[in-house]
Amino acid sequence: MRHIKNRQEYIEECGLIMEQAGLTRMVGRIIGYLAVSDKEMVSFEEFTEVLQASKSSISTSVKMLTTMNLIKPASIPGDRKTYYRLAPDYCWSQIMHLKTGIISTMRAMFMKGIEFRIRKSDSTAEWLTEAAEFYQFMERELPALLEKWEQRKSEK
Amino acid sequence: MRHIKNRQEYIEECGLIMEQAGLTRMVGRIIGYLAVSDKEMVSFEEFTEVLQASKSSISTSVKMLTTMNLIKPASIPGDRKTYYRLAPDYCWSQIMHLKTGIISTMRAMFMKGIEFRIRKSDSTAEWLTEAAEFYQFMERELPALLEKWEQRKSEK
DNA sequence: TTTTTGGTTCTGTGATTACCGAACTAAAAA
DNA sequence: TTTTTAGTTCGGTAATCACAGAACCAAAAA
Repeated sequence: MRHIKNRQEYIEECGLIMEQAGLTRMVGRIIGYLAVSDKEMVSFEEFTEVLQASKSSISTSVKMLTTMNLIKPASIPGDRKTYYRLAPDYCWSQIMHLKTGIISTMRAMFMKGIEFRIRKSDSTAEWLTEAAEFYQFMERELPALLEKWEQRKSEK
Repeated sequence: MRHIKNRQEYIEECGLIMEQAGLTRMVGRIIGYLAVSDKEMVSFEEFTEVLQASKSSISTSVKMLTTMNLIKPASIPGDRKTYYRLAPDYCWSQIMHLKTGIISTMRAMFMKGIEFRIRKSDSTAEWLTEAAEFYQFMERELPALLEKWEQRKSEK
């Protein structure tokens, strides 16, 4: 990560990083602002002001983040606004479980490829077999790794 | 993966899957055709014909795949054409090593967030700390896992 | 009731990008 | 030499998508 001078720059950097990670820039900015704002919860309105973004953009972004369970809506008695905070019970393992989806798809894809081949023991078939085995390995080991993380966390 | 009737469908499915995985449809089709063609190597020309694609598209796609080391160019004496085959020495671990990049970026991002905060022990700070720890855990454990794979492979 | 507030949804736009076709290049063949 | 072959690169196009702005909606306030 490049050098960062202030909060403003940090927030933009979060946008770029999250965009690179497959989400959107605005989603990254929201996380970034939640991270550095020194408030435990931030209102919808405040997001529009401080991020200089439209209500529509904030609306879709917070919905996206809420669906992912990365943030949680909150409210205050006598206050009509909706606030959001980083989900206190966020399960970091689940971010990896999502990846598991594409991993098993890839395994299935490579295995299926062999079925269509007539020659089932040439170098291509071997390549496909090894590919499938690799993804199978990951499919088995990743959940175990996440369990290890959860356990370590609960021990503290 | 949905049901697939024939090679043609398989190739298209590969396109869609690889697209979903962040590559391009054409790149996926090339891998798919290499998988089911029953030839160990396929010429540039054959790709254009069987995938019904332009030379330019094939050119950029095979370059992409060659750069990723997923396929390797090959040639035949007395033949001016370029052939491609699935890279026989492809290192499956490297596909995961790429992911490691974004993981350490995320860890850095969350750690940096704490620096900008005045309150360093509220729930947000705790959240950031746990996020950073999770990515740190992954940063450490993933290489170990890949090593385990490499070792298992060499034992066979 | 009407008005205001807080947020959602719809439509349009700029930016990106995968792909095509055409122009081009290098090298082998004639 | 000219011609053909094999592939690359350039310019344009269609599709996708994040975001803005405006219209809209529900509920609280007046």
